[in-house]
Amino acid sequence: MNSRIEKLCVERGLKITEQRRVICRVLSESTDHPDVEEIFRRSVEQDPKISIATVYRTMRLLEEASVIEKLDLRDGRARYEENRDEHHHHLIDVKTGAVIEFKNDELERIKAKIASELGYDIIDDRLELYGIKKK
Amino acid sequence: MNSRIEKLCVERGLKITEQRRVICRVLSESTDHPDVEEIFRRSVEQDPKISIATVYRTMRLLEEASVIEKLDLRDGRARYEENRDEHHHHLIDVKTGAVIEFKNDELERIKAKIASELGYDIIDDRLELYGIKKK
DNA sequence: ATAGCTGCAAAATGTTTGCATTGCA
DNA sequence: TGCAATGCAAACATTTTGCAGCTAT
Repeated sequence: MNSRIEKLCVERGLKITEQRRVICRVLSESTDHPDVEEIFRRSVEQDPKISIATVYRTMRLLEEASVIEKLDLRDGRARYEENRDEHHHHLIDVKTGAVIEFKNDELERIKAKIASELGYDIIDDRLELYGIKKK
Repeated sequence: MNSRIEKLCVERGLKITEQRRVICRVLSESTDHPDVEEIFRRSVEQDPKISIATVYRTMRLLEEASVIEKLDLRDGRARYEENRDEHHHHLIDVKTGAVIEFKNDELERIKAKIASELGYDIIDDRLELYGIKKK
C-alpha cells in the first residue's frame, strides 16, 4: 500500500500525512516528468481535497530530502522526477517534446576531470541535449 | 562609438534605436552574466528613459538573432551572455555564486556521440557543473 | 497536547502584452 | 511618411506565504 517514495520519506523521518501519501504515490507511479500542475491534477484524482499550495510545499520538501529531482526543460515551469541512484541526463526532442534519458560513463569521467582541473569537486550537474531525429 | 554587439545587429538587419544601442553597449561591456533587472539598471544609467519592457523585448530579439544566449543558472531568472563563437559551458561555485566558463573538445565529442547513438542530431545543449572548491 | 501541516486567498516574482504615442529609415 | 519600436500599466504564469483551523504523533 505504501509507495516506493513514501517509504523513502519515512526512512528520512518526514511526517506522513494523507496529502503527502497521495503525492508520493502519484510520483511513484509517474514515468514521465510532470510539472506541478500535472502532479496536482493526478493527486486530485485520488483525493479531491488536496490544494496546489500543498503540492508546491511537498515538492520542495521532497527535493530538499533528495527524494525527487527538479528539472528545467526550458518550458517555463519546474518538472520533477524520482531521484534514482544512477545519475542520468536528458535528450529533448525539440519537435515532439519527448524526453529521452541516458547515462554514459565516459561522460561522467570527463565531467569530473574538467571540474578537478578547475580546482572543484562537483556536487551537482545538469546536462540537456536538444536534438532532432536523424534522417 | 558602435559597440561590438550593435555591429552584429546591423549585420543581421535589425533596426537600431537609441534604446537598443544602449542595451547593446551594456551587453558588450558586461563580462558577467547579468539578468534582465541588472541589464535594465545598467542601461538606465546611460539613458534614464529606457523601460524594462523594452529590455525584455530587446533580449528576446537578440536571442532570436543569436546575438546573445539565455542562461539558466537555477536562481529563478534568465541570465544572458554574448553569443561567442566557441561553445562553452559553466561551472557555478555554489558557495560564492561565481561562474567559471570552460570548454573541452573531448566533451563535445562525447555529446555528439551520445546523441548520434540515440538517433539524434544535437541542435543545442547546456551543461552546468555545480561545485565547491577543493581543499 | 501540540508542533507542524493544510486550505484558502492574497501577494510576490518574473515576464508578456495592449494600446496610444514616438521615432527610425 | 509609415511601419515598427517604445513606455506605461495591466495582465499573465508560476510560485510563495500569512493565517486560522486541522491532524498526525
